Amino acid sequence: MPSDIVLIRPSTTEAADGIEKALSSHLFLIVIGKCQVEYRGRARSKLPGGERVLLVKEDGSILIHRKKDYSPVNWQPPGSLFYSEVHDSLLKIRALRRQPHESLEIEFESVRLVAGLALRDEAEFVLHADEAEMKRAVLLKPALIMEGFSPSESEKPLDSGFIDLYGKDAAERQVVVEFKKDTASKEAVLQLSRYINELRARIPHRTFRGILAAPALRKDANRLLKTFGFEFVRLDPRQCAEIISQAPPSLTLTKYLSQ
Amino acid sequence: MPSDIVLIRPSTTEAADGIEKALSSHLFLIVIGKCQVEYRGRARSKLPGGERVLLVKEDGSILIHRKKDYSPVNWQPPGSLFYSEVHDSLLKIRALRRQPHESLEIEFESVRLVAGLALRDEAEFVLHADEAEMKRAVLLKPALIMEGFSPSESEKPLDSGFIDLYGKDAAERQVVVEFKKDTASKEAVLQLSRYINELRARIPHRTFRGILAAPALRKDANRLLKTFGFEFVRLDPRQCAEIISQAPPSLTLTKYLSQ
DNA sequence: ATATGCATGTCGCAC
DNA sequence: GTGCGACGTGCATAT
Repeated sequence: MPSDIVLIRPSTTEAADGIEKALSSHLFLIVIGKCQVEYRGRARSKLPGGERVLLVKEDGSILIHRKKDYSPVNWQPPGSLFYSEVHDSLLKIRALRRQPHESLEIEFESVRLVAGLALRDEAEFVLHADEAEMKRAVLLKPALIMEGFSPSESEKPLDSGFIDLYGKDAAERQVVVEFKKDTASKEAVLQLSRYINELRARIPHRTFRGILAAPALRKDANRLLKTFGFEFVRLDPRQCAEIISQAPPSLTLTKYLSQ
Repeated sequence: MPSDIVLIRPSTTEAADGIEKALSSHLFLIVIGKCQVEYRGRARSKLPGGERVLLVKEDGSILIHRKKDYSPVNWQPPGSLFYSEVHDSLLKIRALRRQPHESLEIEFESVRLVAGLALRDEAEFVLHADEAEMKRAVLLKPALIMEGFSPSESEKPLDSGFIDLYGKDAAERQVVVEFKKDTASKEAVLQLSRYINELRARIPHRTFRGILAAPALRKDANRLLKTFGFEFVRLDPRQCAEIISQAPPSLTLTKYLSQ
């Protein structure tokens, strides 16, 4: 790979040269060295000197990782603009972002490694079993909620939020379904109660059933659910995934509902 | 640094050796190469072959970054356990986590770079102007909320959540303050209304004032605020930061309130 | 562009 | 450990 850059223990001037090349060629850039970091924008932060790992990507995202923790100590989302300069053997990298206006300044005093690589990666990432998949499974097989359930509207807008799935039961009662892909907590029940409250206020003579559909229910959620008189339906993510896998994957939610 | 490991274009067997050493010495490990990734746990994901950057940290966190995007495509939080093996010149790395039980499997077919480094970094990260700082500023100067405001309790527990700051106004009316460090949205007003509702239900004969303290208010939040009869107080983050900077930094919130 | 809610969110703090 | 809310949250989606 002729464009590859790997510099071991370069001077800051040599490092700056490699970094410039990597940035202008839109390579994946890694810089490891002793630096201090300052952020100004939505908040402000200061990180005094220490050895860290800097990642810069071609889409203008930048991450600074310390020796611990999952999350970067400082960062800038994609779309940032980079500037670098050497001054008194200090290597300074700035990442600027508009909207919101914020800046990240990294100052290296010594560099242990610079790597600039063109990553070849065209693969498609696939994630299963999120909230959207649960809803899709229910639309394919409404009996997952209850026998005779008939969905009519997805993401129905109310003042207090959006109903995940709206429909009727076999007795023509209105049904409000709230999905949670993980163990449902009190918050989910409160969300459901907000929707039902608003609906009951708007249409006083109808009966509304509140359904919380999730793989499990936390104890506090169960108590609150009974207080409000709502119902819990256990939905197994794996079962949902299986139902999805047997259906054509290209159908959108809107299409399901307008069938 | 005798423990440093840098391998350029190693065979998978050589790479595995370096990776083993890095993992057992708890170094910061970087592996760049062509790999496929599979995750099973709270959800499931599959990423077919392509070149990526793998980071493994001494605290048991692991990140896989692609050439774009701020967030890692796959990861595991701190506390994961690592296993590696070579089989048919395929280098496999597994990261396991209990509670919740989830696993990440990375299979390298070729490696462009392995780096294992001990990062020296003892610096303390400081973040200014978050919600906690706003509260601290108000405790130092309660008039920021209103003339004669007297805070009495921080994070006061209710069934429906925790009140950011609780106190009295000059006329001995109860005051509930909700802080937002950014432009406040509808959610903030609904949160405030939950608290006030519960308080009014519990203590029917008292008057409660709901205050939303934030740098700005979104249009929908303003409407809802008027509906509920709550009040908005503009709090400038920079002003808060200034007030903080003039006070001894070591005082905790509890100390402020018990003074 | 703004608004809204999800996320394998993560993280810290209180119980 | 569980519960709960903040986060420089980031992110997709719908309007």
